[in-house]
Amino acid sequence: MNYWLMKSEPTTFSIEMLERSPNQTAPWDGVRNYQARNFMKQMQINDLAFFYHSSCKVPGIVGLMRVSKLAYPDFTALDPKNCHYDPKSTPEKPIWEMVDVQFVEKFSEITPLKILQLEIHLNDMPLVRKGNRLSIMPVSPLQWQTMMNLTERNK
DNA sequence: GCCAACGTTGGC
DNA sequence: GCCAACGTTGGC
Repeated sequence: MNYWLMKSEPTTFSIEMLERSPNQTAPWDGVRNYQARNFMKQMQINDLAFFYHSSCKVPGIVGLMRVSKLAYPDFTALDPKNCHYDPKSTPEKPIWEMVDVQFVEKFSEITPLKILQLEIHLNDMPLVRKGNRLSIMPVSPLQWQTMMNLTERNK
C-alpha cells in the first residue's frame, strides 16, 4: 500500500464536502499537471492519502481519505462548459485522469503547514519547499508516521 | 492583494 | 531544442 498527500482549495472542494458526498466518495477531478496526474495513475485501491487544504487562512492537513477507484479519464477535461475543459483532450485520447477517493477521517484539528515545516523528517517533501506547486505527491512510510504523530498530538 | 516560483506555450 | 513570455499556484 502507498501513501499520498493531495491538495485542494477548501472553497473549491473541502474535506467537509467529501464527507457529505454520496457514499462519502468523490472524483478527484481537475488535476492539470502531468506530474500530479502520473502519481494518480500509480495509485492502488485502498491507498491512503492526507487531505490538505491549500490557499486558505491556515493551510494544512485536515484528514484522511482512501483511494476507492483506480485512475480513469477526467470527464471535466472533455466538457466545454467546464472550467477545467481542455480542448486537447478527447474521448478517444483523454489526456487527464482522476481517481475516486472516499472519506476516512476528519482530524479534530488541522495540522498546519507551519508545524509540518518544523519536522526534519519532512524536509524532503515538495510540500514544505518554497514555491512548491505540486498538488499530489507520494508520502514515505516514515513521513506518514511523522505526520500521523503530529495529528495525534492535536487530539 | 502581492509576488516568488515554476510549468507551459510558442516563436525562432 | 532553446528560451522569453505568460499563466497559475499558493504561502504570506
